[in-house]
Amino acid sequence: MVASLVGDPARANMLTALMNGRALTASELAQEAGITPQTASSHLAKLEAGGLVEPEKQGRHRYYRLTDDDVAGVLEGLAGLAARTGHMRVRTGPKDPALRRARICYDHLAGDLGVQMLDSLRERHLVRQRKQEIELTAEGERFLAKHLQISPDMLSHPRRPVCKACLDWSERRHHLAGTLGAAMMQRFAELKWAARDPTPGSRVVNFTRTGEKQFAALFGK
Amino acid sequence: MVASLVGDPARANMLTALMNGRALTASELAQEAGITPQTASSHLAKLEAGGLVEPEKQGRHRYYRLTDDDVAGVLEGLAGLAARTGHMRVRTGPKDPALRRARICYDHLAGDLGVQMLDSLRERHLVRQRKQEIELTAEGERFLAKHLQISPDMLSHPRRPVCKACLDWSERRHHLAGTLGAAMMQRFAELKWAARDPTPGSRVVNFTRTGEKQFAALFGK
DNA sequence: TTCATGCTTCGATGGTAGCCGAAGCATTGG
DNA sequence: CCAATGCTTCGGCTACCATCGAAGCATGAA
Repeated sequence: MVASLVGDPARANMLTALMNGRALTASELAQEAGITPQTASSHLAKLEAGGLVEPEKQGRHRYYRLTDDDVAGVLEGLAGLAARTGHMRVRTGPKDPALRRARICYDHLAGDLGVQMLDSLRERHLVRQRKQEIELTAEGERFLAKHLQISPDMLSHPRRPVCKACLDWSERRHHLAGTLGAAMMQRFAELKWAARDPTPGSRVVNFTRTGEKQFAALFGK
Repeated sequence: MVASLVGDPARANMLTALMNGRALTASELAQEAGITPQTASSHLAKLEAGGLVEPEKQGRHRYYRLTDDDVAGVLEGLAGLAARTGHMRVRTGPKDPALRRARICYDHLAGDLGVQMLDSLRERHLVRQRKQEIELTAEGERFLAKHLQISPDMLSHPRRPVCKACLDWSERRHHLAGTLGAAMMQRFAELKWAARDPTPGSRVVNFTRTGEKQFAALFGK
């Protein structure tokens, strides 16, 4: 039955991550759901059998996307019912406040600060976002070069987009992914504004005091 | 989470039994689901907590009904997905012939007549459908103004689309949703072509004799 | 009051399914 | 070739939850 597929928290998180219409790899989905790749593989097989997602092989990756808009529509309907009764999903994002504030999503910044950063970029017309597509403006290129020493040619990649909207796990809004998102996160680390938590496997990103200030100066509200 | 509530087979059977809009007692639902009253009681408590059903005490009986048409609509959507992949439960769609012919889905017309209507609109180029997206043509606007006194400005809504394809529970094909679908259903009622069945909670839509004729004249094959 | 009916609560049980470690394929890159 | 990466399969463990028997309330009838 379809409903039981959506009913499991891990699968629900995967489906939510796919709600922006983009395809994600199995391991990305595993990370989103907070489970190991083995478990994710099992879940994805079930979702595929149930017709909720469709796989697409590409090299050694397996991209998954929602089958079509009907699936997305039903998921929205369910979310609507859940919101109405206050019975939001069981596992809505991480509990840990540090994780909610700033964490690594694949290789870029996520959490409250990640969402805030994209908000700021958009508001100041450094990027242009239409639906899920994000484009760097000329102004944006100048901004990156000036403040973060990031040039456009560092960002080109055969298969990966420069900008990409990534649905934030805890905030349920977009943050910036793509090669630009990764480059910015890397730059933050190089500038010693922030660093991944040394705990093995932790996704928390700790900002230094000066890093916090600089970040706020560039992307603050 | 709502989906996990619907996911359990016993609860799904109960909800299916309630899909015709009538209220059933706890023991009737237990029998429908093939479980003992104790188990049913536990399930019904959960469904009530999840906002899917509402109880009504009457003597020593406890009648349960679906909370509202939104719930029914989401269940239809799930059933539609399930039907599509062949992962159907017991029977496809409602048993009641009246319900199969014409019923309310959220706020628009569903069932045989609903599907027939969208078929007709598409065939006569009054709407243009590409995948799940439906668009009203200029011809279509003239048609609506002339025959149903519906003007485009009545249909605009900040967040809801004018036209939308909704997967039909019993027919497994699309019918027309969106503000236009709602407006048309409302107009049918105002013109006394059709009315929702007076039985409390029933989702059946009864067409009058003249309504049937007029509908057939506009949307007949 | 006493009994019968309808439903709920409690406690114990069992089956199912999610989960991860380890190992096995497949693809890419050197 | 070999090594690394991404994903899957297998096996065993564990936790959850649906299920039912028994007992407890409530309502209505005699």
